[in-house]
Amino acid sequence: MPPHKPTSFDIAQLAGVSQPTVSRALRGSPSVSEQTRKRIEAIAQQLNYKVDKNASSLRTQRSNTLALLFFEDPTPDETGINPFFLSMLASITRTAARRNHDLLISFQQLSANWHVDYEDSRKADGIILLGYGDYELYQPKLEQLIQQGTHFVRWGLVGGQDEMGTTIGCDNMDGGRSAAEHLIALGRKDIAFLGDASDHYPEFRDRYLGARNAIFAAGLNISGDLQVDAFNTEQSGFDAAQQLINSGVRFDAIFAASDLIGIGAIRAIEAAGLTIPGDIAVIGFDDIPAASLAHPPLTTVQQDYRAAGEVLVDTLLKLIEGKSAESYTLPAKLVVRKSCGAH
Amino acid sequence: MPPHKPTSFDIAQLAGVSQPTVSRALRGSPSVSEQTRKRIEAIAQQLNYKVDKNASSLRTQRSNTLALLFFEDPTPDETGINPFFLSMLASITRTAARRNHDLLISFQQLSANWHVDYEDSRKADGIILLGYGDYELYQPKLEQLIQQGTHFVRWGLVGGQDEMGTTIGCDNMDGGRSAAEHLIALGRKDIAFLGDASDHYPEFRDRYLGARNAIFAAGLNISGDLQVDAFNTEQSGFDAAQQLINSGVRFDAIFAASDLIGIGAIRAIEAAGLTIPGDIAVIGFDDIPAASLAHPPLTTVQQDYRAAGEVLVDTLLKLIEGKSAESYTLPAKLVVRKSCGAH
DNA sequence: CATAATTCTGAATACGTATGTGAATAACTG
DNA sequence: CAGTTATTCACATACGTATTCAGAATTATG
Repeated sequence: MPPHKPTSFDIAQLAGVSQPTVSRALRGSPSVSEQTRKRIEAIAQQLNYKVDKNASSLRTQRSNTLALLFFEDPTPDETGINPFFLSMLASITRTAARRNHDLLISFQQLSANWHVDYEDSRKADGIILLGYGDYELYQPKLEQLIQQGTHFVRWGLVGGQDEMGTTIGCDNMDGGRSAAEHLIALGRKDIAFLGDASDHYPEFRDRYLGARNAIFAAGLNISGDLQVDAFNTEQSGFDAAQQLINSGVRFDAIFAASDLIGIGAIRAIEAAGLTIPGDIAVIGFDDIPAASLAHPPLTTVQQDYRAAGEVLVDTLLKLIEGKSAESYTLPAKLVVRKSCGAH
Repeated sequence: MPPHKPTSFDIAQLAGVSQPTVSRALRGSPSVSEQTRKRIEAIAQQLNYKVDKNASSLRTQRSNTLALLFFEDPTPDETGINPFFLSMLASITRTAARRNHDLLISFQQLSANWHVDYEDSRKADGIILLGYGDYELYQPKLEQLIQQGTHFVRWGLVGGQDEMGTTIGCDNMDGGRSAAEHLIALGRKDIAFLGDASDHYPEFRDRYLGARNAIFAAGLNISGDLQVDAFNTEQSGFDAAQQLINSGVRFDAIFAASDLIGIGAIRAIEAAGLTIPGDIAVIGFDDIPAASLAHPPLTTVQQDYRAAGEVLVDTLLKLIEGKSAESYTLPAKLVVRKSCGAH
């Protein structure tokens, strides 16, 4: 047995065939006889032979690897990975594995040059983009990806003028609508929104618009005072809620653009001596694991990260294979817990 | 400009040099003149040239990639990724990136054949192993890795007969000790332990032993009735706590082998109509993000996942470079919150 | 029994990079 | 100016696999 890592040549020699035959046999080519194949497979097993993926990828120009890029702005601190995306990570990894693909992951600043690397270096066949961030920064990078012909899918807002590239996302507007309608049905009159509502964060904006439409339809207060900017961290949610409370604006419910913001808001509300849901009802968005642990447990709009991961991977694989693939919207589902005061 | 992906030959032609010179120039070899290098770099930039990592790895036999393997037993359900390891993931990814390495990740069943693949296929230069699981299953796979000469580091219990391969871990026994001493100092007399204390889960066992030693030293109750098996899920913690309560054994404190178990225990205690920390103090282990969100916020023994990730990566890189690398123990630190009744 | 059709295998080669070796030029020395 | 050294580059080749093409072995057919 050779001392070095066995190659297809070693197997060929032992089996008394040529290297190409070994390659064909192990890939299940029909043009090698059952008998030789068995023999070759046995020897391969015995030598603990593994195909060298570098050589294989070089030859086939396919790495069978996907790259998953998280990006985070403006707060790339160690703790700050969006828990929702972490949940999705599991689903993406598992789906990729099921499709016989490996997964490279990387955390990036939105402002860095992540958009030029992975597929060009042939380490991955395509890219999955995950992350919130200022769309102003995001857009030009997406444009370059498209122009380069890079295969990619992203999680984001489907439809509308902001859609660039194949996009998978949940129905943010409908989610916002059902959150607001739920609060309205519970008798809340002045519903505040915590989260950036500008075009810089299209998903937050849509959640806001969905809620606003429902509130307007119910003939309730849609004053601009009831919207406070916040980005996707607990601290920002805390600050925004505090600001709202201090502003003296009357409100009896908060719809937070994300669970993190909502959890921060809960802390601020309690710090101000108010009760949840007694004085103020709170609804979040995402259904991150922490939502059910919050006190009180946070009512929220659930994004199905499991389905999301599958759709992202499968869509990307279609693109890589040159098939056409459509953007896709997943439904958003209200999950009622204690923080809204239902029951 | 060629329509295909540019290669070093394209650059060579445009620069009027040979392909090897391009390779040397881009890798910063001293044997290519400053002037030619600049010229080549400019052309490379202009063509948006990227080194083909497959070809490069094939030639150098180094992929500059690490593989991160999570394994999970016995409950590999979608939700069940240990949050502590998820936190570590971020640190590992970032450290790997800082060291110019890519990171492949994969979730595996402990019972599957994960131990034979990654490094052999040359997709990764080494492996990081993360996960709890029955050591009975784990051990033989580790043996095979060692025998194969695979480069790997694992998170686990350092020291003792259970250590196999280069291991990074926190000081479980000392963590258990400080948790118990803290409860003792607060006047608790009957401290229960929730978690498997057998050799199948050496880390839990050490946490138990550390606590037990402290309790014994204080002359308090170390009856076996006060230890209930539980594995690392919230549900298991809930069940174990319920069992303890129903057993009628007197206890005024719980030291949970992990935060997940602790959070489950909190739920069970409240469901039984008891108060925390009034009737029962609770301390966990890990300091996962959910610990501070629990109600009451969970006092716990913190494992420094940030340092852990760095040490894991750096140790693995040393091994890959053929340097010697030692196993390493990180300190465990008590984090006092509300669930233990301090202050 | 000769020829055609079929099945299986081997020789040659390409994928794109990195590096050992040696040749050419330039830069010095005495 | 011959001879030496330093610099800079090109030639040839290896990494391990997958595929094209053609040829050998086998079987079927008239």
